[in-house]
Amino acid sequence: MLSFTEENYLKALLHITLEVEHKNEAGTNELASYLGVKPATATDMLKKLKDKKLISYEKYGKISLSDSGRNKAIEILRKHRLWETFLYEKLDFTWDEVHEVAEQLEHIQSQKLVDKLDKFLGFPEYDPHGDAIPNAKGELKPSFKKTLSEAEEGTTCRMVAVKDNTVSFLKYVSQLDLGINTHIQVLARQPYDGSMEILINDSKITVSQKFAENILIV
Amino acid sequence: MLSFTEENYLKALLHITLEVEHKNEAGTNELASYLGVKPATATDMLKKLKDKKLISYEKYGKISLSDSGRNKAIEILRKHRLWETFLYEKLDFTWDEVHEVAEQLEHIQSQKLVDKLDKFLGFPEYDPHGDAIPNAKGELKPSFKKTLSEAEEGTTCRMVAVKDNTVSFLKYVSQLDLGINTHIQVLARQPYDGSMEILINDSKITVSQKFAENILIV
DNA sequence: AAATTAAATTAGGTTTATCTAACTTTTATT
DNA sequence: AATAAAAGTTAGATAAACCTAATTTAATTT
Repeated sequence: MLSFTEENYLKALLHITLEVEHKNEAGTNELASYLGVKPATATDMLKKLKDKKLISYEKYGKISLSDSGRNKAIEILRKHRLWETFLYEKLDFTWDEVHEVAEQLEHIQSQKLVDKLDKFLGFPEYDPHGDAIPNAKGELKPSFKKTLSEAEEGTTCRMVAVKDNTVSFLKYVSQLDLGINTHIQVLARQPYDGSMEILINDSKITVSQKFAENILIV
Repeated sequence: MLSFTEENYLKALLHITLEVEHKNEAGTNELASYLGVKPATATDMLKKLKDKKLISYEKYGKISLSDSGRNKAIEILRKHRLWETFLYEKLDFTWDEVHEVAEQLEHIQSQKLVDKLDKFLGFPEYDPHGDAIPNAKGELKPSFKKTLSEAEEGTTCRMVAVKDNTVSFLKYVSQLDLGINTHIQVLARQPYDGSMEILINDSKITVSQKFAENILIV
């Protein structure tokens, strides 16, 4: 059983090593500053994580997650994103409020809880930020986060999140009956200004390029 | 902000002092054994809780919760019972599984989460064990836990929990279409063997005294 | 290549929550 | 009331997670 702190270190390492494609390693200072602790503190913990075979690491060297460390980290990420989805979809939290609470909820230990929550939410693939949720096997879909403005003419996509969190934008979004998981069919794009004609819920509407750039789709 | 451990001490004190009517105080050993720690450990924590004005306590004397300590403890109890209700009603946990997970969930810090969860659950008054859930103001309804066998003839009550958790009992309960919040009208009681004629969901059925003794009502 | 800067580690200290062992106070029993 | 038993406290240790200050190693620059 890992402590909250150990879990947070693993999660931080997953985040850092995933941030830059094919980087796959982190430095002590980088990790420490990400977690808001001093490098000396991180060094201590790194020794411990190495002893537990959760990372591979040599003195003065780079850090990378071992297979078991990565699996653990992905489990935590899965919980985090499932809870964010729960808070957003079931409890009406706003996009910006979910993260802080999910930071706490992700540490609850109960396999049954995770699985049942997943089922309760309908096995969602993306969280309210448009990030992929690892499934029960720990498979993490590469999160092809595209904006609606990048969608091809004639294709159908699904809205997974918004980029802009301003009140005026969100009001506009809900006015159009757009929400997470709404299917959007791209009918045409105007070459002049990039505005798009789209079909949602059987009604045809036109949105500006600026608007389309703030809708994340899959 | 209290630590998990401090919260657990307060919760334990609430539990002990509430267990016996009008007792309202606890001893060090009693508290320690309830929490599974050594008396010496409890003594240390009691000093700390006293400094924080959460309990009133003198060396070698009895312990009781201060007003602010009791409020804190009731908040935690509220969270515990709301989460148990959530796990039971929304995630299909069984009666016996909810406690352990709720022990963890009760420590999540977010007023908004508690309030929204409460609303999501429809402001429940009783948890799956039939215990009263403190409301947002911290008001804890005296939990008149009665069994169906104690209900007066001619009255209508509401099922809040079961006492027996065996599979055979639970199967029987669900077979009869009985569940939490089911309304039960007591039609008649047979003086000979205590069996009861009751009305649930517009159908008249007869249950044994043994059965009625294991259904908790309000 | 030497010198400087940046990155990382070590040593020693703090706080929280726990322990054991020894001691003190209170309560109960004879 | 004296003594034994029970209840509670103190002192000193430990482990986890953090810190600062000093030191060492690695990387960069001239």
